[in-house]
Amino acid sequence: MSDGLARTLFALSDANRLKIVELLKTGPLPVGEIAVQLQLNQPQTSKHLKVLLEADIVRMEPVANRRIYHLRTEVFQGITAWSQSFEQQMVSRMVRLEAYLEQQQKSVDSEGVNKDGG
Amino acid sequence: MSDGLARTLFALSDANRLKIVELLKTGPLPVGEIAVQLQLNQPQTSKHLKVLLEADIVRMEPVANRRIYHLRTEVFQGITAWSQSFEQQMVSRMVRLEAYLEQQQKSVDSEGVNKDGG
DNA sequence: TATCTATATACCCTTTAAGGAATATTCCAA
DNA sequence: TTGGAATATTCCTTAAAGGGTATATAGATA
Repeated sequence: MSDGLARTLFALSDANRLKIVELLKTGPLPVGEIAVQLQLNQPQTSKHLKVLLEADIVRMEPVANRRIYHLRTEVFQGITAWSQSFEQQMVSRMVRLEAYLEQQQKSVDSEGVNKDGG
Repeated sequence: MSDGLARTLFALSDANRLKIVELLKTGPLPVGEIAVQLQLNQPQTSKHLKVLLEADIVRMEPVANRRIYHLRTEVFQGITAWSQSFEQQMVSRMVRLEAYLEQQQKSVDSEGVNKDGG
């Protein structure tokens, strides 16, 4: 899992590819249109799209002369789930910490009764 | 926004750093402990932690001789929100598409009446 | 102060990434 | 089958990343 995720995150870790992905969020586009809108050279655009393609972040639909690139939604569901697992983990750790501190507090209280208050 | 996000994603796009992050999910740890558990050399571990630190994915707490690294939860909230924005965008595009197709269907139906079925 | 532990940095090496320019490829149309 | 448009691939160059080893630094302790 981590290996595939690393690849996915790597594909998204480049500023230009991030722009491409944001652009495709508005709808599928052919290479040339992406290049124009983002002011990228066509070869660079193709190369970035290849990276995104191999990371399963986009899919390609050939239409006559052109290649239309579509965003794949599944990947983002995976990222969301993964990312959320951290938030949840933090929350449950926090809950455990609170329980622990509460427990500690009780110990201190009862010790105080036995040991005298100073 | 995209720029900072690219840096964040890049920090998470390495297999070893991903492992570190997963490990820290279980709780804060000093460098040496991370290195041992992940079977990494100490210098590599420090270097990876530096990357994570500069991307605000972890924070460092010096305790005597050692440096305890903690996961920061805020970053993941940001990633979650960003990732979810794609899923939502896809959904609303889907809704619009459905509406469009429905509209088209109505046109076809009424044209059918005028144009004859042969 | 000398020393030990824990960690960070520096330096070297190898691999890889990204941009640019040129070229190959694919598909369409005449 | 020739030409043109859209896209992919190749080659080159430069920058940066990641691993390894050695070394510097910070804090604790005798």
